[in-house]
Parts: sequence; structure tokens; C-alpha cells
Amino acid sequence: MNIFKEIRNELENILDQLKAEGALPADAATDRITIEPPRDASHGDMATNAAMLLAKPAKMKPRDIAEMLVGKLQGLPLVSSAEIAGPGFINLRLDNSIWQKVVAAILERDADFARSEMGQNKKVNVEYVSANPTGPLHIGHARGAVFGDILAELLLFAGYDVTKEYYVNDAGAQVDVLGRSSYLRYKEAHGETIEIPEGLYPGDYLKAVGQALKDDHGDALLSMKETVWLPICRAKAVKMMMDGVKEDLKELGINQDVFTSERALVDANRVQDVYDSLDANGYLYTGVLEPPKGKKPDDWEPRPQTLFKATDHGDDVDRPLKKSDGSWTYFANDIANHLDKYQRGFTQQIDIFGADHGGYVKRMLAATSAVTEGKADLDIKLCQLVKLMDKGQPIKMSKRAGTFVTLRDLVDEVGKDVVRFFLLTRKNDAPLDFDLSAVKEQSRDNPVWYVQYAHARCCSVFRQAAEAFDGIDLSKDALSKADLTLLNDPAIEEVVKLLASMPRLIEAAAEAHEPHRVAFYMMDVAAAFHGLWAKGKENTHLRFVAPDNKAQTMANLALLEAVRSTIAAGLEIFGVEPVRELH
RNA sequence: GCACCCAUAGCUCAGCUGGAUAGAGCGCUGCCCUCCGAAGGCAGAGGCCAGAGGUUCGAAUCCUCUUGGGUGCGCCA
Repeated sequence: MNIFKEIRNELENILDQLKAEGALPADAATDRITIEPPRDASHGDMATNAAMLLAKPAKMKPRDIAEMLVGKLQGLPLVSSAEIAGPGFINLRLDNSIWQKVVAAILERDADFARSEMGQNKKVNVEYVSANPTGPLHIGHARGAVFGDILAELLLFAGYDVTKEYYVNDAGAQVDVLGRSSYLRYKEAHGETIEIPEGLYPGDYLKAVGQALKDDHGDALLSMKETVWLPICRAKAVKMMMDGVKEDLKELGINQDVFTSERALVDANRVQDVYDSLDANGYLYTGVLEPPKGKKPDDWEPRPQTLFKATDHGDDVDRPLKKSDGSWTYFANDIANHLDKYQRGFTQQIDIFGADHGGYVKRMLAATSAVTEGKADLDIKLCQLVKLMDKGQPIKMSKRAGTFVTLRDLVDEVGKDVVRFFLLTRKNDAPLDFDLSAVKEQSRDNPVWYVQYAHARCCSVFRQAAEAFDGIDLSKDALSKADLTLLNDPAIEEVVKLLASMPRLIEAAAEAHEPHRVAFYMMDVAAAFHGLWAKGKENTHLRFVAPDNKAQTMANLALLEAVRSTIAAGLEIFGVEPVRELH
């Protein structure tokens, strides 16, 4: 139930009617017309800019058009008044009964109240994390992981058919290094004293890989040539690292649907196919790139190579697809990855990158556009860095000092719910300070606690009501029969208005790929609810439990259930467990 | 040198894809409560939305330039 959409539809009907009558030009565009809550609540419940937008095509003054619309709008059953304001806004006031209807609808439909069909079950692919499988996930991965996961959940909630994807970078030089590092650990497992040379991975976590290789192969690999043992060690290490990554993600509440292997794409000649198809379309040529300025590459030498004409698709320079040794660049493989997604039916794709990959965005957009002939819609969201703090002081990341480095440590320290919520309390492209002491605080400063507190408080009133009224029936069924006309205080109306706006908020957030808006919305709902609670301290009339008035209490509880359900719906999208009690 | 991201109250940040007098929390100032329904309530001060142009009925929001910060710039991923 989206009351804004309902009024929007009514307005659309009125405009059609006026067009049919010839009062407005038939071809006047209406898609930019909005129905939204006015910034200042004293203006009414909703406002529309229709008259101002139609002024130009109709060659009329905004106010004259508004005059025409107001007459019609006033006739609608849901509208109690319509008036013209400012440069041509039309402010609408809705009939009071609408707020009772909203509460009733939330009680009846629960989280479905805010759910949307906007996505029309269209397929969307959200690719996130996609970290190299060369070690455990660290804090830097956390934000992209949470952002991607919650964006995916939001899109699901908005009616899309969502696939959560992880692109496994198991080809290329990094995993070769991983394989060699593991081989050293394998030798170590056989009692050899090893020294880890510069350039290999020193982490202890590879000891288990060495041991596993020993368990699988005994000493057979010791006498082999690198060309033989490398693929074996590499495969085993990648498998074990990915198992660890998946485990860490699971602890964060993330379970992705599809893991696409970069190596598998290469082995299946998919990259070659992409290359051939780009070539056939005339997007490739042999050329020499300018050396990058500002940064001095030590071993730069001009070299003719096969370049993709990324500049034809909005990039700044053309991009190489092959390395000097003839193997594919990461970029070439990633084009195959995006084409693969497209061929699996994903015309809508979203990638989540760290901000340090910002320079990669244009070329990926260019390539995806070229390789799908512009039919795939790719959006790349960048997540800024997270600075880990404690009591206002930055935590220095040092493996030796034993300070937090892994994602797992963070989750163990503060819990997955806190990590998930807190990382969304800032928009993705703004840097974020994650203060360990702040998220443990029980105060207004801590948004996670504040929202959970609101939910718990709602639940607590139910417990109190059960004590105040012996044997009272607090089932949903009973609540739905409460006399909601008793909810007639302006302070209550403010809260209900906010609840009523959740459906449009969900759609706007999903449309913009901005899940943080849901977090801010939940904080708003929590603040509104806490405010209402506080009023009950002064004004006993506004207390939720009225021991001498069961009917009023039931109506209040119906409202509380609607608040609780709304917060729970938001937390559900966030993958955060709503608590019924604080400790 | 070039590209991308960012710049909003003293601090940390929102601002619903261009709407009306730009908001919230913290901090600050001044009152109130000391209540029990769980960790307060009310009010106030505080702004050239980095700067300058442009687009139009209308700009924090879109375009250009400038300043200041972050990120990145073949054979890493």
C-alpha cells in the first residue's frame, strides 16, 4: 500500500481527462510530475509540482493550471483539501481516516506493506566482495560485502529477481604466488626449514594448506617440477582460501548464490571468444600506449599491443587486453565475466568496487557496452574506505601487533548485526569511521542501539499491557479489531505519516541503488517513536497502556505493532535480527 | 599531466535524482524532570551549501571553470 502512488494514479486520471477535454495538450509529458511529502509539514500531507511542469507545454500560467487541477483533486474521496501555494504547488491534505487505514494495512500485511513490485521480477545481478582468494578477508572488504549484500536484499524487497554473485579471481599472477607460497608450506610440513622470500605470502594461514597438501599427496610433490606441482598447489590453496572466505562471509550473514571462476572462463575459451567478437566488430587495433604521467614506471618500454578502443565508448584511453607474455590481462577476463553475466540473462548488472578501483570503472562500462551492444545496463558502485577507530583514536593496522585485521575478528568483536547496520550509516561514496567503542555504547550516539531500542521498547509495552490487563488478548487478530479512530492525536499522526512513507522510500532507495537510505529511515522512525514515548511521560493521556481504558490501550498497541513491524521490515532487509529485549 | 570521488552548522553527517523558510545527532546556552513505562524532556544560538559563472518558473542538487582534500593511471587484481 503506497498512498503516494494511489494519489499519483488519481492525478494521472485527472490529467488524462483534461487532455481528452482539450484543456491540456494531449502530448504533454507527465512522467516528471511528483507527489511527495512537502518539506514543511504545515503545508499539508502531500504536494505536487504538476502545474509548474505543465505550464510550458500548455502555454499557461502555473497558477491557472493549478486552479483547474485543484477543483478535480478536491473531488477525490481521500483528499480533504487542496490548495495552491508558492509558485504553483498544489498542497493536499488527506482525510484523517487515511492514517487509520495505514495502521490497519501494516497490521494486516506486516513487512509486505512496504514491499514493492517495482522490479517486476526483472533479473539483476549484484557482484560484490570478489576479493582475491589469497587470504582471509580483512576490514577493507567488509564495507563492500555488506553494502552489496544489503543492496541485493533491498532490490529483492523491491520486486527484482536478484542474484548475488562473487567473481573469483583465481587466474593470474596473484594465485600463482599463492601456489608457490603454499608449496613452501608443504615443504615445511615435511620438516624442512623454510624462508619465505620477498614477494611470496608470509601468512600463517597457509600452513594449513601445506599440511593438507601433505595429507593428499604425501611427499610426491617434493620431487616434481614446478610446472607440475604449481597447478596442484594453486588449486588446493584457492579452494581452501575460498572455503575460508565463504566461512567468513557466512559469519557476516552473507551467502552468495553464484561463484564464477575467472580461470574457468579462460579455460573455456570465453576470453578468446570475447576477443574475437570485439575484433570482428572492429573494436581492436594494434598500437602503442603513452607512458602514464605522474607515476614513473621503472621498466617502461613502448610496446605495440592489441588495444581495445575504449575511447569510442567513453573511456579516456584505449586499454590493452594482453600482457607482454601473451596471457590475458585482468581486464580482458573481466570483460568475459560481464558478457557471461549478460548471456545468463542479466541485462541489469551492479558491481561493487572499493574506491581504489575507481580508475577501472570507465573501462569496464565501456567494455560492457561494446560487448553487449549497449544492451546491458551496468552500474558500478564505489565504496569508500573504512577507518577503524577505538575511542576516537585510529587503530593502526599491523599484523605483528595483533590488532584487528581480519573481517572475522571484527565480527567476533562486535557481532554481525552491528557490522551490517553500522556500515550502512553513511552513503557508500563517503568515507566512514568505524569506532569500536562507539558501537558498543548504549546511547543516542549509537544508531544501531537506538533502532534496536525502539523495537525492544515496542515489545516491552506489550509485556506491560499483559500485566495491566489480566488475560488480555494481544494477538494480531485482536489488535486488528481495535478501534483505530481512537488514534487521533497529532503526535500519533506524525508517526503514522512516517510509516506510510516507507513504500516510496524503498522504491527510491532501490532505484538509486542506495541502501543507506533505509538505515536513515529506520533511525527516523526510531526517533519519532522515542519522541512519542517521551510525550507520554509528561502527558499521561499519551501513555500507551491506559489501565482504565482497554479500548484505547488496544488502539495504542495496534499503533505500536505497526511501528515495530516497520522497524522489523527494515532490519529484515538489513539482515539484522530485531531484538525484543535489551540487556 | 589526466581521470574518478568528495566539499553542507564548531564536530560527524542527511538532504527523497530540480522544489517552498537547507535538516538531524553530538557539542554549546538556558529552563524543566529527578518521573518510573529502561538509560531524560523543552527551548535557543549557530549556514555566502568551498568560490565564480551558466541552464530555467525554481539549483546544495544539473553544466563549465577555479580552489582545496582523497583515489587511481600498460605486463597487479
